[in-house]
Amino acid sequence: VGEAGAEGEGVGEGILCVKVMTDEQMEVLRRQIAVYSTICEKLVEMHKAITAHHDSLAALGMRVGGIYSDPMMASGNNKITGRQRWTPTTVQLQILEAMFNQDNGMPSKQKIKEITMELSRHGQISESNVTNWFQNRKARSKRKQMAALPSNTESEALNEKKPKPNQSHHDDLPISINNN
Amino acid sequence: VGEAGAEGEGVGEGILCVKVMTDEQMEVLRRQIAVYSTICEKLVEMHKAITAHHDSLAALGMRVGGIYSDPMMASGNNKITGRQRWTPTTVQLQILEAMFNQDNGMPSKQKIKEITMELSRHGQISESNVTNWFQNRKARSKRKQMAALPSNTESEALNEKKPKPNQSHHDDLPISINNN
DNA sequence: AATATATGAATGAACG
DNA sequence: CGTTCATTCATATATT
Repeated sequence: VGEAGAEGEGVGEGILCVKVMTDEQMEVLRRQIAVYSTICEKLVEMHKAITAHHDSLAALGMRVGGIYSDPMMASGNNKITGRQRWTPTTVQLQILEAMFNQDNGMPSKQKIKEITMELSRHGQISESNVTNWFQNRKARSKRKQMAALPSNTESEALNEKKPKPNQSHHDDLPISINNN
Repeated sequence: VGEAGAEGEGVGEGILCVKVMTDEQMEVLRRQIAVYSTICEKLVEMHKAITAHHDSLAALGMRVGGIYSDPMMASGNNKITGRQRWTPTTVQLQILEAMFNQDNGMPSKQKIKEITMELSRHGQISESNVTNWFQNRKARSKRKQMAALPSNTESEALNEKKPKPNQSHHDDLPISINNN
């Protein structure tokens, strides 16, 4: 059970390492790569479409040959960018569902800790996973009910939507480059 | 261009963590980001140049709309379901994030006014939006830290002062995109 | 494969 | 301020 020190051959086993990244940092990197991937994909598509009609590209003196043959572009995308999102195991789901039925309210902070502790025996899980689950479960259960009875039964207490200050924005181009 | 912010916030710090990457993996990520960065830069330039000289692009409008057209672009009157809540633009977020890093405390009332004024040049915004943003930002960065170090009391370096407010998620990436 | 749906997570705003 | 709610985003899974 020793933490094998040398990473010799094992492909991704319990490797002991010095340089580390927090999950947060990993997430930043992942997102960055994913964003580039998406942008590139679209731009390439765009470029293909354009060049299909106009070959004036030459005027720009830009030779993009090689882009399409880029190892990374070709193979679709390495799955380094694949995000792993928590997926409750069957057992965990059963327990969570059971607890939700007991008390539809959000468990207290302390309760969350306990639940997490319990569920961790049945698979990887974190407190935020539990918190999110309960929140989503509650919100969706409520929404379902609303959809089921769109009618009324009750007077007008059903005042549409709170007249929230309508503030839309988006003056930015979908793509931006920051010059940090 | 190369790093394109890849080094973000002290990626290689001696943080205690479970998930680790080998130097080799880090290098792969760095290279991937660098490649995407370069490709994107070229493609964007190219595209701008092309569209500047040929407006016939319109023909492809629908095809490439994905990137340059905002989902709920102007003409909001048609969209009864238009977004109700404020969504910071990329620029606004960058500014807010920068200010938050300067001083993790809640800005004074006066400060809020100034910030709002400044940000309004980059998109619709109100003082309450700014206030809410700072409150949420602070609360969440705090919660995140708690989660990061569930057990503790030992960490000597654990000053209540958040040492590294790096919760940055999406939009602080060098390039961001509106994907829908 | 392309599309539809389910659901974990992110986040602006509101509440106490 | 700390929590909670409502809405939206993104991805995993299901369906055609």
